[in-house]
Amino acid sequence: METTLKRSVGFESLVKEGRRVKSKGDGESSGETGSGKVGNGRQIHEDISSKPSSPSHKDTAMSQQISSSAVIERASMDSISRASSSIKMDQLESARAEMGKVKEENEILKMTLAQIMKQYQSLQMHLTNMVQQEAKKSTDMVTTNQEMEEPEISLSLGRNSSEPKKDDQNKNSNSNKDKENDQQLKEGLDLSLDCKFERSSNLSSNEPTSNPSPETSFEEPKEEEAGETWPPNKMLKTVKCGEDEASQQAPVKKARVSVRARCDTPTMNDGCQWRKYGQKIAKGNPCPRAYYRCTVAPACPVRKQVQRCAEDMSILITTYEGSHNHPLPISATAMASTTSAAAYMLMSGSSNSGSALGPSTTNTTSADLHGLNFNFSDNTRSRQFYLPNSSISSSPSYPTITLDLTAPPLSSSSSSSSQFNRLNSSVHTTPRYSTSLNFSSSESNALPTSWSNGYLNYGTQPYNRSQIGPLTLGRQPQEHFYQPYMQKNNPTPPQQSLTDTIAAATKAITSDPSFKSVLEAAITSIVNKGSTAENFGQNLKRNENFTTISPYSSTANGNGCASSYLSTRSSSNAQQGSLMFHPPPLPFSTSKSASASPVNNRDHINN
DNA sequence: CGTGTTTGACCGGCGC
DNA sequence: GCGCCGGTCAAACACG
Repeated sequence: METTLKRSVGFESLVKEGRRVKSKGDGESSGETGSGKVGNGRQIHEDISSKPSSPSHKDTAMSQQISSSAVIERASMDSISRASSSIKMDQLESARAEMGKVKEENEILKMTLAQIMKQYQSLQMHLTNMVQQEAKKSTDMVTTNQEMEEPEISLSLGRNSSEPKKDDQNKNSNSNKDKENDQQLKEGLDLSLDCKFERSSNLSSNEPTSNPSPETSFEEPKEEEAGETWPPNKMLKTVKCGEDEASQQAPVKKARVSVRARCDTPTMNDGCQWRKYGQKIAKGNPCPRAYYRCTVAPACPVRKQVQRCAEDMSILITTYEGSHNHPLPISATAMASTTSAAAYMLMSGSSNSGSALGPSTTNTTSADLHGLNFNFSDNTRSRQFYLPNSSISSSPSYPTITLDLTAPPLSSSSSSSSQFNRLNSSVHTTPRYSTSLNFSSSESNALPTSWSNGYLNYGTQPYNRSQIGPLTLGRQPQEHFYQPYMQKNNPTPPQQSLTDTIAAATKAITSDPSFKSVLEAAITSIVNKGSTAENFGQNLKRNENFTTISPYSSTANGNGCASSYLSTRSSSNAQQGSLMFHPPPLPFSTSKSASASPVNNRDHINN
């Protein structure tokens, strides 16, 4: 609500600015004149009006201004004819220069406006998605309708500490039911965003039915689709067996997002400012693990761990924890968004995959989203394969999602076998379940592009990625469509930052307003749920509509590099490939443009 | 002098 | 209860 208001205000102000700029150009033309100048003015108008989403009143005002400028043009032509040719040329040039400036301003305004609109749309999409999800959930389960109205899933990735522990039950059940244990642990994975816990408790009370058998229990999550699986999950936990002791413990912990990528530098430059507060040599890895804390805001809870992969020193494993409680530099939003989205996916999507896939076996479901293959595998039994590589994320009670950006050969750790653009979600039965997103790029070991590269891709309008209004959505991942700028303009920068790659991955992951819903749809469509397939298709269509946007490259770190790997993907998808990007959960502002802190330049850690 | 890093000590969780 | 381990703290130190 608040967000909407703020956005609307920002929208108006933008429109005003647009007018101001326009009139400025006209005034100038009247003074000095030149056809060229007027022409530019018209061109600008065309540019603006061409935007589908541009407010009608804005166009009207502009057209009036244009007509007046036309009159001015005639008058000025007379004077020009008398003037000497040299003066005329000078004037023309100056006028053109001014027009160029105005044009630029207009471009900026357009981008800003587009972004705002995009954000607004994203909010709407989110809301819609949530409502749909909730609706399905309520349908399948006898849940209350109240929840449907609540779009906010939760900003915090962490689980709610309030969730009651049932150690006793868990232990008992564990000892008795090994098989079911795994299955139910999977369910435990369904733990999602913390704010849901309270609801779940309510639901649990409301929900009379409990699925005696794991299988049935799994199906329900399927039905829920992208929606919050919380209620059911918790209910399942409480009612069934509460076998997932680990999962219950986890709630206190925050979700983590681990990024594996090849990186020569000690740390990835993700655009945020980090302060190192500790270093430890973790067992099993000769390389020290460095602990960083976000220093953008004094009280920012976000922390990250950086460690070299023991197996391959060239691989840098960066684990993010928590969500920023402050506006982020543009360059940092990508990473923040990525982590948030990934965490969100972990928290919500894993449940879906697990549920949809079936309890007892390791199932893999894949879907092709915008050229990205999403593979969701239930690796409950294959965890061991994964952990070796991601020692950082091995923390027992932390739900961890791993973005594996290493080259295909290196991704041995991940269960994924795909080489490109694969999103591999592996859910572990143990508390330390992790989801691995493998976005390996064939291009190079080097990390793909910088985070800030992505360009918002909403509709056909160019976006300026700067975060404008505070986005205080309840849910971290917010739909923002970015289209890799470099994708068109610059094929593939050899050395791209990891963050770019991750950002692209995130885009892919979150290409749907509710990635969860997409995931669900994909899984269900493959597994058997025809009903949800529609959603999936819709999501795809939605994304397809987005076209490339003008580059926004102004950020400090922003190299304008787009995620190269995306561009390298299947060409057909590459164009459409506007991937949705979820901006950080936190309120954003364009503030700290520069930010990208060099932070990571110092090496003390690994080397 | 302020900021950030280094590094040993400390704390809490977990397994035995 | 003890030890291991991961994570954090904070004094000392380095750098601009």
